[in-house]
Amino acid sequence: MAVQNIEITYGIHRSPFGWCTIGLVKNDVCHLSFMKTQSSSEAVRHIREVWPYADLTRDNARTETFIRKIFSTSGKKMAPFHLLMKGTDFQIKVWEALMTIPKGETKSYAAVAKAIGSPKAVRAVGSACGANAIAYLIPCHRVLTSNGGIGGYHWGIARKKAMLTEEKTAR
DNA sequence: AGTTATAGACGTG
DNA sequence: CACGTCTATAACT
Repeated sequence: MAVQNIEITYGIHRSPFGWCTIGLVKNDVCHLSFMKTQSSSEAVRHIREVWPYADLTRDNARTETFIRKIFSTSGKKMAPFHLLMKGTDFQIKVWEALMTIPKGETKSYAAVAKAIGSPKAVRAVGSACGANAIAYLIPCHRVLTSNGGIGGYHWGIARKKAMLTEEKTAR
């Protein structure tokens, strides 16, 4: 119960990769997922998967600022967003490791595993990535299999490729 | 050489 | 206990 009334402001926007839902807690991004359509119900459901007891408020005007900064590939590098991550210690470590990957670059799951001190926990790394609630900001799409294969992607292989292509060509 | 099969390794629900 | 964005190795074509 009453865990606590986390207030989440969310909004739905168009992104280069389809409709996306963004969730904010004060000024921190706590959620970012992609959808096929502009469905607020689906957006809310995504957020609730991670923040069941949150108090959700729709405010596109506010979230738009963030969206613009996030997808502003025009020149300046992505700003170091302050993210509110909910997860286990292991997951946090993985996510932090992922965020050190430069734009346009890719890394293998093995490399990430090694970076966090568990060279053999590649599968676990994969799980952690799949469990992240903040797509894109946590560059899980920049992680490929060792031989350069795409591997898989929670939100679809196609979207993953699109992101990589986008980042590579935009540089 | 490229492709599929198998087994091993690790954290989470 | 099964599963997840894996990887290395062996067996085949």
